[in-house]
Amino acid sequence: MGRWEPNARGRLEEAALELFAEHGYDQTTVAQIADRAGLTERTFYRHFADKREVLFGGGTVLEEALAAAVREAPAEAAPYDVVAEALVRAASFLDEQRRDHAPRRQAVIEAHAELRERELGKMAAWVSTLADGLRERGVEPRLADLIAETGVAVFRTAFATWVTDTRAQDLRSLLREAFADLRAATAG
Amino acid sequence: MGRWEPNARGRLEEAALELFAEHGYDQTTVAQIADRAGLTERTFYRHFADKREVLFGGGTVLEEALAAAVREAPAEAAPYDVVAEALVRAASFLDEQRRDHAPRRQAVIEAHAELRERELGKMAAWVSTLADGLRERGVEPRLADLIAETGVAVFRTAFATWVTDTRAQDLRSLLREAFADLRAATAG
DNA sequence: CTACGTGATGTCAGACCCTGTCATCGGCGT
DNA sequence: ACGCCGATGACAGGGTCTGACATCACGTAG
Repeated sequence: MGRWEPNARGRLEEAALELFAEHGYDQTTVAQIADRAGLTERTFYRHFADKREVLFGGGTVLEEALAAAVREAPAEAAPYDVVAEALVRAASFLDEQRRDHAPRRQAVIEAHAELRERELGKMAAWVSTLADGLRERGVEPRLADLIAETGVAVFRTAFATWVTDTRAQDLRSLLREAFADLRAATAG
Repeated sequence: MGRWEPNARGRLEEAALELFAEHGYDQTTVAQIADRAGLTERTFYRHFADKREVLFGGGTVLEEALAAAVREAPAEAAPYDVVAEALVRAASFLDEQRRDHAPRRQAVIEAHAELRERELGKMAAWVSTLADGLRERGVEPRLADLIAETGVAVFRTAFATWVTDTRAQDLRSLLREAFADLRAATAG
């Protein structure tokens, strides 16, 4: 055991989520979050770049999973399928690891424009990751961007349903359906 | 003529763009912007909700154009084509009205994550507008979201090329090509 | 066993963002 | 002339975020 209580970062995340849910994002100050976690405001900023970021800590896991999925896809797979499959893998991860946590978190995010914007920024980073992966597979740069953007757009709609409808199917299935729907809509 | 110099809002926008380009977004304070425009910081906040918003003033024009385009589309048109055509119309507007202004503005935006996030937020508003329009045409809600998200994703890639490559074609053509490319990629 | 380095935290000061409130001033209608 | 109205100025203050320095327990070298 160290000098301090362990898992300061985790305590801050939990305290923040509770306070945001109780009093709202705007009405919660960083000092209050730090207080509830038994720390000071300054220490909060040593763990998170800004107040919003406390809700987006685990983002890198998904991003690395996407990069790996693109890298490991069979060489002969079409770019669109590579992206779709990578996102389906990410969806499976969320199904298994975040089924309970996600709706609670998402309710806070959707209630505030600032947080929605940050969420969009995180997904834009996925686009870059996916597009980079495609380019390394020899896909033409323009097309890589186009397919990555589209894939994440599809993911967003499936994700929206998943976190809104608690009784909805698993994200993996929703995502596969959405990809199929898009194929049908564009073919029309 | 009134008591004050006319077009305070326009002067603030111009001053901000200049200062952001010269010294960077972070290094520019709202007080400096107001100063250059011959106003005070408090007045800046009467014209813009926050510091970022000074770069996104003309956003409603496009949003209304999108809504109108969806409303006026022929009843028998497929949802995907309705969205594509609405975005092409918005692209034409940018080609004609913003060809010179856009790259200068975009250079500032791309240099700062905060501003990129705000831009994503604006485009997310387009998604809502388009999806609302489709729903009013009787498109199933889920599908409306999916198509609106995808359409704006395609727009983003064409827009990125347009503002980056000054020698690129007009946005309207780039967008049409991107929609065709996506159709080809998903058909594969 | 003592001394020193290390890493996470605390303390403090300060710049900047943004808001609420009240005062000011010129134009406009009566 | 009078008073209303709308844009602006002036001022105070809370919240966000950063830089600089101090503190304290633990590990390790000597």
